[in-house]
Amino acid sequence: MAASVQLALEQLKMNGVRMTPQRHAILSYLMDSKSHPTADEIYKALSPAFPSMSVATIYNNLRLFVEAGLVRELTYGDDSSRFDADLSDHYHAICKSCGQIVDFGYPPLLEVEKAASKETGFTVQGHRMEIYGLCSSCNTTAK
Amino acid sequence: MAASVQLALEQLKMNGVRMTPQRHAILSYLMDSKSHPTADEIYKALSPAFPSMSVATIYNNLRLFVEAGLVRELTYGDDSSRFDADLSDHYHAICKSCGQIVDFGYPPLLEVEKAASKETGFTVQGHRMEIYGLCSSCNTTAK
DNA sequence: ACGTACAATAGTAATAACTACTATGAAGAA
DNA sequence: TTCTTCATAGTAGTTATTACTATTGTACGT
Ligand SMILES: [Mn+2]
Ligand SMILES: [Mn+2]
Ligand SMILES: [Zn+2]
Ligand SMILES: [Zn+2]
Repeated sequence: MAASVQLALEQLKMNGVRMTPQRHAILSYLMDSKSHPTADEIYKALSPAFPSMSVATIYNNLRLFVEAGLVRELTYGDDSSRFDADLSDHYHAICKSCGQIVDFGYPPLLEVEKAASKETGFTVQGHRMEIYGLCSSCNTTAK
Repeated sequence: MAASVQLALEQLKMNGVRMTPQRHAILSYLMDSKSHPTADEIYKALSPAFPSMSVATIYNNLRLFVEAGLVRELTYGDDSSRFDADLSDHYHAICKSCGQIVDFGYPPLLEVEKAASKETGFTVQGHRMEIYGLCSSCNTTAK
């Protein structure tokens, strides 16, 4: 994991992006995490190590990473965005009770893209799909 | 269209929800519309007829309709929600350039729900899926 | 190592969508 | 009509995110 952070930041440096401790910390945290954290969760997690770090720095760098294609942003209505450094092809299942986001694999829905293109005349660039329900632990807890 | 508005409001009356001109206007507008409008678009559209109507009234009633199952809310990250009174089974294609939302039909993705349930242990309640790309008019305009 | 240029940061103000709150007004029951 | 209750208008508050600005720090050439 640590190696690929270095690699990613080297990659960025080509485009005039400088290596800073904050940047390194945010990206490492995301790459080590499986929890799809929010900007604020990242902020709280890194605060002990970087007591003076600004929330704006978190947002700035997350946007930078997303634009560089190193991280994916997951948006959910009014709630805060979540971020995923796992670029592999996968979908998400979201628990309506506790909010946790779990990865799952499934072949990309190319059929639907084709059908949509044919019916709407769109030039399709991609799609979004996610499953909603109750995770196993919330399911046993709730009646 | 006008008939089903009456029907819907009769339905609501059973649950102690009163019929008001604003409520009627908002629901009619949504049912006549194919454009998946935002709260603000509805507000602007009805302002001439209801010059004193409050934005809060739009939000209050949209929430009421959504909770009553008369309207579906479509959420998109930071952007404002859009509302759809078409309850029939359909998906959406969204233009990344002009933002328009177009309906298209496709059989519900039950396979994916099953697969997700098996892999994650979730009790699946539903899913969200939409296509992104360029609509035909934006496609010809842009180089 | 040193100096310079300019990107990045911290801190804060601003924005935008939405919600909460409160006093006034109107439906509908009796 | 009178009373109860719900809805409305108007406004203040909330929250996530962005914009702005002065200061700091990184990288590169010397
Ligand atoms: Mn993921
Ligand atoms: Mn629709
Ligand atoms: Zn859960
Ligand atoms: Zn378009």
